[in-house]
Amino acid sequence: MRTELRKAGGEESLQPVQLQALVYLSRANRYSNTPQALADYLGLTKGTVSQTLLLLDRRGLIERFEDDVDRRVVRLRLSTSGERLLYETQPALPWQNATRNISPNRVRNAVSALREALMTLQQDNEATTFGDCQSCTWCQKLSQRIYRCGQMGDRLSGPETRKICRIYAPKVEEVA
Amino acid sequence: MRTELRKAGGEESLQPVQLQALVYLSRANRYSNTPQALADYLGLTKGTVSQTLLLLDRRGLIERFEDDVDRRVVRLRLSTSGERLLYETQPALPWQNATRNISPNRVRNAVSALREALMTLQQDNEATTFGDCQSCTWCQKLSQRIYRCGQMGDRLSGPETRKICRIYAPKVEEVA
DNA sequence: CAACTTCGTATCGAGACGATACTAATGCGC
DNA sequence: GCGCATTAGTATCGTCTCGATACGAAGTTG
Repeated sequence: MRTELRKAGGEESLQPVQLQALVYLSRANRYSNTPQALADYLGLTKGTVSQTLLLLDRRGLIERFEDDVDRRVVRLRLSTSGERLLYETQPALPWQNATRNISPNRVRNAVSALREALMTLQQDNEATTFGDCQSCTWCQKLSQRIYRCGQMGDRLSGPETRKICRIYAPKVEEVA
Repeated sequence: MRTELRKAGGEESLQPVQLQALVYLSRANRYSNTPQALADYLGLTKGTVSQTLLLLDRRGLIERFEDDVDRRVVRLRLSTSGERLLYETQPALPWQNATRNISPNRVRNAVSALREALMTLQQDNEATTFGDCQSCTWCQKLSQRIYRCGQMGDRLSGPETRKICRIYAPKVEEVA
């Protein structure tokens, strides 16, 4: 996996962790587009992540701007050229190709098992869990297209509910 | 996965790649315990791997010695303290724990699907494939305990057939 | 034996990463 | 309102990663 990531970023002179940061930012929701959230996601210190973000900013791949409410917080988002780079690089493509000979059903089962293992691993490490609203305890459906986060109290659009969130609390599955 | 690897090595002040190298060396067979093989396995250049090995050698975790036949080749093996470190670190343990709530059957299916995806990915990248004799084309069973590698012409003991080999050629599965 | 290849090492520069120390903004107790 | 702890982020330093390049030594081919 690491080799693949290295090769994908290599053509653009991007380190694996830089590419990972871009991918994360392309999928982070409004609560999760900060340096601290990225540090939690990658399992690195905020100092380390700060340096990576500095580089990405210098290369014009991301934009950093202050939060209106809490002026300590820095908001991050991909710049246009950052979006374009991700689109051209297609980091997930090799993996999609790698599963081309495997039945969709087997892939689904494997993904589900891996997701479960990841959650257990994260719980063991008391790590932050990330996920989208679909399987989050806090998520409330207000109408056909409008959702609400019961934890933060904000209304969320449909597309926003499919992004990655750092305050994700997985729904507890019924034990049969 | 990377976070886990970093934590496992962190207590011993080992970088992820150093721990990976030790794990590999603990499982590499006689054809695969060289710097070049490790470089292929990790998907890094031989120069990079050479530096890592230098560090591991300085810390007394591995031993390096010349090959008798080809004097360009360096043979690698774990030192006693390298073995002990791996034993104490147990890098695989967190992952075993992470799957404790998943049925063995689901785990087997997921592993099988992942193995298949990996092989496809490696073929796409024209990368070296690694594996053990059990599923290798070259492997011949001579008797209850003695095997033979049809490619290299050497006899192999039972335990040796369960190590990782760089000249691995997967048996082609019958397409139904 | 010369040309080529292969295995490994040495060196350099950009970057990763953690540790530490720092600033600035927020919140909390009073 | 005013100290004080907490939190978000940055700056700096040292160790290590990693690829590129260059090199030497050993093996191979003709």
